[in-house]
Amino acid sequence: MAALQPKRRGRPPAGGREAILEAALGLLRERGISRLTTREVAARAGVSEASVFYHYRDRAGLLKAVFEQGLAPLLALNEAGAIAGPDRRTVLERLGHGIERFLEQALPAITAAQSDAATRDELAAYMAANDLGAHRGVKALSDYLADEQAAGRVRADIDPQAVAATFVGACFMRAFQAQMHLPKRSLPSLPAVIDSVDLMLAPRAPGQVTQATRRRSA
Amino acid sequence: MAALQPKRRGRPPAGGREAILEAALGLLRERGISRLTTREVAARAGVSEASVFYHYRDRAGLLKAVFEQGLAPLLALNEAGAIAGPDRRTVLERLGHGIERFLEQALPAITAAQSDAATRDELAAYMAANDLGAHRGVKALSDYLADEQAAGRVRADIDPQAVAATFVGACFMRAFQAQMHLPKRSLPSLPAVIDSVDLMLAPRAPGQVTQATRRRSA
DNA sequence: GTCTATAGGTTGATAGAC
DNA sequence: GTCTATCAACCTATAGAC
Repeated sequence: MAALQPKRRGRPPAGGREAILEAALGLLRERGISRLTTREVAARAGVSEASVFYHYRDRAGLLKAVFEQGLAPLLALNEAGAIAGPDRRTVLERLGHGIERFLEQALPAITAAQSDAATRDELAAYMAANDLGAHRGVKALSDYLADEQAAGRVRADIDPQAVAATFVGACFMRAFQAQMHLPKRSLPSLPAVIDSVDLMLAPRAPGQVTQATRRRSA
Repeated sequence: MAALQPKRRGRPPAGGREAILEAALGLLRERGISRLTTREVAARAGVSEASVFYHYRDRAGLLKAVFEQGLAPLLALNEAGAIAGPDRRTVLERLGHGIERFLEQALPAITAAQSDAATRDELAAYMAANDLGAHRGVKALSDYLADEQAAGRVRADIDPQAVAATFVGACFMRAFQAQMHLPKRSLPSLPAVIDSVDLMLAPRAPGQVTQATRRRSA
């Protein structure tokens, strides 16, 4: 990332490049990709149309930049590593809100890429190369649950990966429903989903937690 | 649906209208909506471009027909009513496969509508008017689980709607991942999800199922 | 209902001056 | 780096004959 370089040489950028990218992302979210023309982007960014091509070569280059910008939050989540929290419910709350907030940003870009076969395949290749996708959220929660399971704080007979997929899937579905402007109230609220998953993860015999604690590894 | 009328009067249609719609749907799924031009539709359907406008007035009319065609399977599921099966696992299998198969057909149309704000709002209004959406699958499973719960075959302390949302959400996420050409193997398999949900729905005391059976209502 | 021909408008992209 | 001016391609839609 160029943002990490403390000092720059030479003439500072005029900000045209960033303005174009921001205008494109805003246009994409508000009007959809079919209205994302180089003309409207230039007008919204306050620059000429030729500047768009100067900075991004062609429309495909601009779109690629827009998609990577939209998926940037997931890359950042990449370095964050394992999720943590004082208790299981807090972990679920943080992860659930985090997923829905991220998808609110990323889904417009992801669905937009589906509008063209070439664009879709390009995005798929990019995501595969950077190991991006829904499995990331699943793995984060799955790893946490496996640890908790080893510590005896989660039912021993459940499959952490499968349970994680159901939780992440519910968040995913809620975010998608919201993005296509369908009433979110037709689906269970996030707290309700959290309560449900949290309840089902509880060890079967609540009074005998210490019995399983011996399996703690670290 | 006109398909239910047993007999027709007058001259039988030449099939041009259906050929155009089928070509448009195929083009949408293979190349995306941005390549769904009246030219290519006409060429693929083997008709002239003017025929497209004769049958569907304008491009928006064609798109509307394509979307309704893509969502038709869900309308059919509408009349099917409650889901059923010999046991809980079979019900989960049928519903899970049904959802993923349906989304395989419908998701291209749904995501395509997101490419334009006007089209997106139009589809959202159509779905709201016909009570379509992910909540349909959730409600179907939720109702089934509530019945099973009343019969004592499902844990009494779980929220049927929330559990249903996690299961449908997992199927939704898997179908979406597949549609955007990302490796499905990065997510848990459908049988694994089914096993997980099925296990967590089991009454807490396996040997004392009869204890809860007294709550059977019908 | 289907065709050919064409109008009218929008878009991505380039050339060349500043 | 940014601009104006321009082009070639494409797309939607209509007119009118068959």
